[in-house]
Amino acid sequence: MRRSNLALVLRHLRDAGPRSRARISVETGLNRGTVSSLVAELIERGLVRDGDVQRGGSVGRPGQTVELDGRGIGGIGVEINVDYVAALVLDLTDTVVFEERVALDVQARPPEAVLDAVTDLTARAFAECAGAGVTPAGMTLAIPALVDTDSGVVAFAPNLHWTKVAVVAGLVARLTRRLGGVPFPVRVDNDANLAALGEFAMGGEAGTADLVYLTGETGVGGGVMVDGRLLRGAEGFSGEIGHMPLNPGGNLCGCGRRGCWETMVGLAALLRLAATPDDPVCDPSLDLEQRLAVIRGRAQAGDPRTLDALDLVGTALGLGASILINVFNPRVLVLGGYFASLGEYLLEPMLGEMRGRVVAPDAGACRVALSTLGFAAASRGGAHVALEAVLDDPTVAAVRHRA
Amino acid sequence: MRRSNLALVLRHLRDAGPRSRARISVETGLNRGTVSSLVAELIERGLVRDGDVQRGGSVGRPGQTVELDGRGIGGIGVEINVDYVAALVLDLTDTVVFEERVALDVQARPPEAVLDAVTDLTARAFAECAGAGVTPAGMTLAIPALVDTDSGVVAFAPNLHWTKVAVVAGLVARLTRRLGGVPFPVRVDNDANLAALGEFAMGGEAGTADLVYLTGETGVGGGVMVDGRLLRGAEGFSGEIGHMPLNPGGNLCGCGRRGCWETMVGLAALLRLAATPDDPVCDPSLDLEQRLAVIRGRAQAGDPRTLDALDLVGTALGLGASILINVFNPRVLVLGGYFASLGEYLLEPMLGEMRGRVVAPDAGACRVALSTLGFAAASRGGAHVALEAVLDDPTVAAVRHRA
DNA sequence: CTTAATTTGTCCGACTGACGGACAAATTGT
DNA sequence: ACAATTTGTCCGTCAGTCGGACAAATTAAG
Repeated sequence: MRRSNLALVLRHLRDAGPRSRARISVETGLNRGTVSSLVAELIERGLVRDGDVQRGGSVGRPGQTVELDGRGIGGIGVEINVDYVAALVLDLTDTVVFEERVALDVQARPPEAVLDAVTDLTARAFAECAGAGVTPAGMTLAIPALVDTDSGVVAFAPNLHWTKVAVVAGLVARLTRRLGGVPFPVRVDNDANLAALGEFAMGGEAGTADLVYLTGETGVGGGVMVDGRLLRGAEGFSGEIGHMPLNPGGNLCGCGRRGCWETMVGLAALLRLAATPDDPVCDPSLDLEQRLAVIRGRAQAGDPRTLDALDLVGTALGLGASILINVFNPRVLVLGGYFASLGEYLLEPMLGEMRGRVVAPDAGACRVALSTLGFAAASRGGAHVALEAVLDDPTVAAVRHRA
Repeated sequence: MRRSNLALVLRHLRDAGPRSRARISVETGLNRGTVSSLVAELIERGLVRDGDVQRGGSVGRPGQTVELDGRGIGGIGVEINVDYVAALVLDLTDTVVFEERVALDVQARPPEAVLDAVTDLTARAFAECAGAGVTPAGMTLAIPALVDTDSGVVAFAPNLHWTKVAVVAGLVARLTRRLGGVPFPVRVDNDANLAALGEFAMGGEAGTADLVYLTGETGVGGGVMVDGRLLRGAEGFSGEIGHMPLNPGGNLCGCGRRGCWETMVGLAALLRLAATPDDPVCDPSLDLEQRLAVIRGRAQAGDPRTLDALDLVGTALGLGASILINVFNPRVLVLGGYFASLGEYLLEPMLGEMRGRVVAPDAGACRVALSTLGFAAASRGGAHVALEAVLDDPTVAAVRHRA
């Protein structure tokens, strides 16, 4: 009971911002004395600290502000994607403590070599934490794959060419050799799932309990928040929306089938429609964000082929989105990956198609938003998830010796 | 805190069956003395009673069995569908206390007349409860519609031709006039949602936390259980799967669009494929279950046109199902409505298509099951939901005077 | 048949933790 | 300067669970 009240106060402080004990008392319904006692324990555990004194508010004794102490605890998010690995550390206030991205051709290397690179990266994140006085409370790997989160195994990652790779065990073993131990839990999850959690926790649509996140890169992935909780499915394989069969007899997909949504709205589909194969924007060895900038430039300049391509892709995006909206009835649909970069040209045809396709009036009152977290959404979500353990049970943070 | 422990014990008794206080203690982790105290209060409230003494088990004093007292509390489920209205009462043990179905051409009548008929039916259910000593704790209406559950209004029911009908207010007003008051909450919900809850609570796949229910009648509806909770969506409009655009340029749908899944697997699609328009099985004035029996008979006799039709519909069923499985990764997909009646002929082509379409290996380990609750799934689910209020907070059941 | 062993259900004291009120401290308004 | 107000802490009270003691009811063993 005390545990859940500690969590209640800590969460309230994170969600609602710094405030006095008296205000916490009113807003949580707990007794003022109780709040004092809880806050004292949270301070002992280094999760919270006294802040400024509220001056000049109104009549009466000013309140002593209580705020999250970011230096106490951190969460680590690590992303392994097709052409890079990245690490990011957040403190309790969701402030970035460390961020690094390393270009790496993951497809061309065995998983062991990739895990070695991730180990190097993580060790640097660790060192940074130690320097800043942040104690890591957990770490989450984000991978574009079907993931068994319980065992920490990647079951199948088509775009990485991985099958049955025990990533958690592999990483923990390496970190143990390097650092002598990993004193916190390590998890893996699907990148779109974590990106959805990231958008939900700190994106432009933060706090929207019913949210669908779409990531558009080589593949098309989905992460779904249902009533404020992540949809995982029975085996953790939910959100595989790239292979919805929307165009029978259509183009061949990388998965071997025909007419998958991915063949209509994936990056390859856009490039095929917008450029000839010898066009530099189709060169996969160039940086993706720069290639997208070129396309955006052409669209801005009014290039008809580019605009037609974006119109077609946008319409196809609306077609698939209408299914997701009919099925989930989300409050908002967040576009990530390249969909966000080119969103201004995709939105109009997408919304037109959606309005005609969704059964509920006014497209179920669903908004479409562009991701504000960009390509870091997944690692931010992973770091955030690692912090959740502390917010669920603040007693996992050890009591500190008095100064 | 006491409230949640009361609920814990009551739920455990319902889910795990009758057992002694000592066993409840070890299974819930509560202290033996605490369990005794909680059980005493539940008995006072008429929710639970002492049952048989456990004899001949093993060494030691035999335990005094505690079991749910069905006579205490009941839940009422009412369904309004295209050609009938039905009412059903369940007691705490999910045993049917009352069940009645009345044929009614709902499309041909104004909503007011339908609510009058429902009022008559409900009054009979009420009388039956009074006779059996069952106190109704709640009532739920199941309707094939987009429903605003908060306000109790049907927003849009294409198959009933209803728009913005305040069903809860209308029914409560009528019942108040008839009976002088409605001393319990009345809710509305989508029929597929309630059927999914019914299957989850007491169907052949009861307890499966990740479950998708498909209802095949004139329309195709879906209800989804995610991690043991019903998916509702931001506006309560989730599960509208009948209008997924799977066949661009296909047949015209009742919704005005082309190529909806419903045009491939709805009852009309099967009839069009399996019979000529003048065939009696296409006559909507005949009883649906009898027409389905005729089709089943033809299939059993090996009629090639019927078998081809079932094969085509089964394949299309698998196509749409593969989307739902990719999106939700459920443990089981339950087929209701006519899909259940003709399931033995639909399953094989459906499973073949699914296996080829689902990204996760082995179709995400998703089973396909036929509904065991038949056309009563929705009203059973509604009655069950009405009981949930008591299981969440047993103190809503009044303390009874001692005998 | 008697006795030991075991398990059940209840009673009672102890303990945890929230609540309510009293009180001093710090500020604003008159 | 003084009243009014609000904050944070202290302390007694109270609800409710836990742990252990104990009688009751049964089986197994001698």
